[in-house]
Amino acid sequence: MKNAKTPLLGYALLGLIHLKPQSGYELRKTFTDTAMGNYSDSPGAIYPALKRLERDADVMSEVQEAGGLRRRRVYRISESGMAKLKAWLREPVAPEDVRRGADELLLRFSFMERVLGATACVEFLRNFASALPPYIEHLESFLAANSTVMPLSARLALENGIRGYRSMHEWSQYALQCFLELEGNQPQQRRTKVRQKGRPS
Amino acid sequence: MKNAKTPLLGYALLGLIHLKPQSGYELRKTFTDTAMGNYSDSPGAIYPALKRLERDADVMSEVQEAGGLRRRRVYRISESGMAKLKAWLREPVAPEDVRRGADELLLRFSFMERVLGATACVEFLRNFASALPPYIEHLESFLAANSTVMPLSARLALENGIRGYRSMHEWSQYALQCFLELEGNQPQQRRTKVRQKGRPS
DNA sequence: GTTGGCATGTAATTGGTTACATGATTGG
DNA sequence: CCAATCATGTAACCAATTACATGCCAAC
Repeated sequence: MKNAKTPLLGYALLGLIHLKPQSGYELRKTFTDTAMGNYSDSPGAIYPALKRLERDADVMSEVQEAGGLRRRRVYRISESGMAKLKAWLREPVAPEDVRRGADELLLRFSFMERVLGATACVEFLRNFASALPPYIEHLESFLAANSTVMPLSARLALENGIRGYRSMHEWSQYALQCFLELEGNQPQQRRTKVRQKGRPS
Repeated sequence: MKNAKTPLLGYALLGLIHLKPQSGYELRKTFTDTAMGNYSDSPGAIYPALKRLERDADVMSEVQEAGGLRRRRVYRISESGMAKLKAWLREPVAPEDVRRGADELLLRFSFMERVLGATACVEFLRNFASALPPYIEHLESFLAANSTVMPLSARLALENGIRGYRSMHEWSQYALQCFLELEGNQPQQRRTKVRQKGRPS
């Protein structure tokens, strides 16, 4: 029943386009320049992915004939794109996402504040923080059980993984602190602009 | 001319089979159970990958009709498989491998001791350790330059990445220590398993 | 007058995901 | 007998990699 999963790249693009309308080239540069380096960065991945998003009506594009340079096709997000983005960001923190390296979770988190607001971030961080220890313990007990029969380098590689997860756990506490302070300092302020959506006051 | 790159999964399988001849099912369980969770674990990926390895003569298989259970096809590595594994493990530590998350580097490292010996591990760790700081600094300067215009959650996600790389750097120092101690304690010993060669069956 | 950065695309190949199929054995 | 575990596989679909093609502009 795992239906129609838009691939991660699609969501990454959707999230970035949501932040501000952009061209394929800009998006590509974001991937190469920033820490999102794990994503494709190659035109053969990005342009087709944008086409798919447009085909599914999650984004719309417009060619800008702006001064001098070659025309650029600028994408902006649509209603249905927003809806998909929100649905994706609202998915629960699954243990298997943690096991798979937490890449997707971090990607989701990076877009979360703008799309869902600070309270959603806080909840996410709490779930993330509590999903980590069980997995860390699992890895540690595996290490304890097998360390004598594993080659040193394999053991160390596993230890590196454990350290990485511990670092994530510490980070999640720190991040939670940051958000709680933010909320504490601006208690009256609306954290997102989604208010006008539903209820009158 | 980046030719014929065996996909990572292929190398992961090759490395595991090198450790000991195994069946597809065992390999699959290793992926699900251990920290190598980032790799497929699905039969639709593993069995075809094994077939490819066999087609390329990097592994050979034999059906074992062992007691009671369904027959299992056990794979063992071939000469050419060993050669490919070694060549892969000997590849230099490329900065782009670091940028991509260092997954592949860690996978290589975990097999390295058995295949290339401790000295190769030491060299690898030195290269790895010195490849990290430039990238960490790059991320930090990006953060410094953009932190004011980034949403809090995006900034925190980036900080998580930086922490992860710092953790890897500390780990690499620690791992280096471990290997240097090992070499110090066994100075006469060949670190590659020379004697395993002439093993009396 | 050619290099290099901006900017968009396409085609062939290949590999992974998903879902399904099969079949033997053990235990409740 | 049914479910679970061991164990291997196949087929349809789709996305990513690689490599190539194009074209404009600025600067050296």
